[in-house]
Amino acid sequence: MRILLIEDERELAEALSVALGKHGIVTDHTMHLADAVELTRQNLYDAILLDRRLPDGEGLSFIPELRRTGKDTPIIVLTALNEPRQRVEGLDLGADDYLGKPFLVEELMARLRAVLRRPPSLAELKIMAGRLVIDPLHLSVTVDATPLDLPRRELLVLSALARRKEKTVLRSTLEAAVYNYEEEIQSNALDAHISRLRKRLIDASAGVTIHNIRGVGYLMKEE
Amino acid sequence: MRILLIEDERELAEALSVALGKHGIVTDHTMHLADAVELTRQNLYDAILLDRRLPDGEGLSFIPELRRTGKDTPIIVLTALNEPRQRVEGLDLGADDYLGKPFLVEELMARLRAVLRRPPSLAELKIMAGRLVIDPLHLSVTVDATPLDLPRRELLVLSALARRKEKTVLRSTLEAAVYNYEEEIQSNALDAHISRLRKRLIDASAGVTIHNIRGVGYLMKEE
DNA sequence: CCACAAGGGTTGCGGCAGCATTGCGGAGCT
DNA sequence: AGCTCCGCAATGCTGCCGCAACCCTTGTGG
Repeated sequence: MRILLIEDERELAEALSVALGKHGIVTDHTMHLADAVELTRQNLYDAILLDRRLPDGEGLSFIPELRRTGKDTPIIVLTALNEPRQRVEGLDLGADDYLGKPFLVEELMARLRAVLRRPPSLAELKIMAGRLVIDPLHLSVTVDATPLDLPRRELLVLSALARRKEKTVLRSTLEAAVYNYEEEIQSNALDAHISRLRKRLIDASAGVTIHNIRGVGYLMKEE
Repeated sequence: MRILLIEDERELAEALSVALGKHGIVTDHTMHLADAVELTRQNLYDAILLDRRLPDGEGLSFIPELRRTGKDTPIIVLTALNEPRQRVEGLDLGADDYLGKPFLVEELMARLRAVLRRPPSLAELKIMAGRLVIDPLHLSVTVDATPLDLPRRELLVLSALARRKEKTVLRSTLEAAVYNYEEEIQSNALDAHISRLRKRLIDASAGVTIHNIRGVGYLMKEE
């Protein structure tokens, strides 16, 4: 469980970080909205705790900004601006809860739990081919929902082919998918991967076959 | 939009009903818990507003009762019992929000909107894997109902893996689950945690195993 | 129909990167 | 002070993967 804390009072942030840590929550802390945007780009947080008065502006402005990037991470606003009207403002901008300072850590935890109980349904991108389901972000492959673990390079070949199934993939494209520009290749390593991959796909009866297009590249077909 | 209001002060209920009506919300009202159960059986509400002190008992007891029937209708508790401790109690019983009386209708509306924004989904408070039951927000792990206490970092690793059991979890994802961006790691600390965790899982015969996916990450399997 | 060449397929081997395990010591908590 | 947690580092091991040798397939020209 990992959250982002956007808060400019250093002492409070420190204390919260420690307190949440005792509850098994890892906290990233920043004081600036600009950094916060960057951090959410790099990490997937379970929730965000947001102060309103910040050195570089009104914290609430962060909410639409985040939502615009397609993230529906739960946000709890923590602030001394605790008039009912201000609470309405925060909630209607897209916050999931609004807690006035000062507060008890226990209540914050309870509200966090309440908010996290309703998990955001992130649609994970998957590639399907035959009976295979490939999740390229998590590097996982399943055949009829049972996991199939492949060596990393074979998995890279597989997803490059599956992504463009029924279409030929250039040999050079495959090489680019598997090796970075520093890794030179001096033999038929790619062919070897293809070969081993084919065998595994048959063993697992994955419902796909890999065909060669002479002098061009490879082609994945569904059966 | 249709909600259920469980409230014994007739005047407040009347006023709320009218106020919500102006926002296009249809309100069913009852003063008794027994009726409430029956009403939720017959109707699908978008949300439930719940008072605590009721003629026939403590309103909070209604929450687990409702959840047990498989309904995850959002619940907002409205009550004069507004001490932090009482708020924690309500939220941890499964309420989605907790609003102390007196309140402004506008704030109630904003909180309603906030709660309704999130797609309803069965609250998965616990992660199950093998004979393990993990409550990541309360930091508890049990094997066949007997508690197992783990060091904090091992518990973080465990829940990150269990949350995505049968799927590979990237090494970087695990690192992100256990360390924040300030804590640098210069060694195989993560591997060490995995190793110790494995031993404990075996000792406790937890019914799960942790597998390595070379160059990618780890994978938890149930036996 | 055969010869030949070139691209592709398969497989064993060896090096080494990545992983498992464990003891140690410092740090933090009670 | 005694405890546990946890990062660190040393050690041994595993299995991925590049390599290369050899075989197979396809296509072309005579």
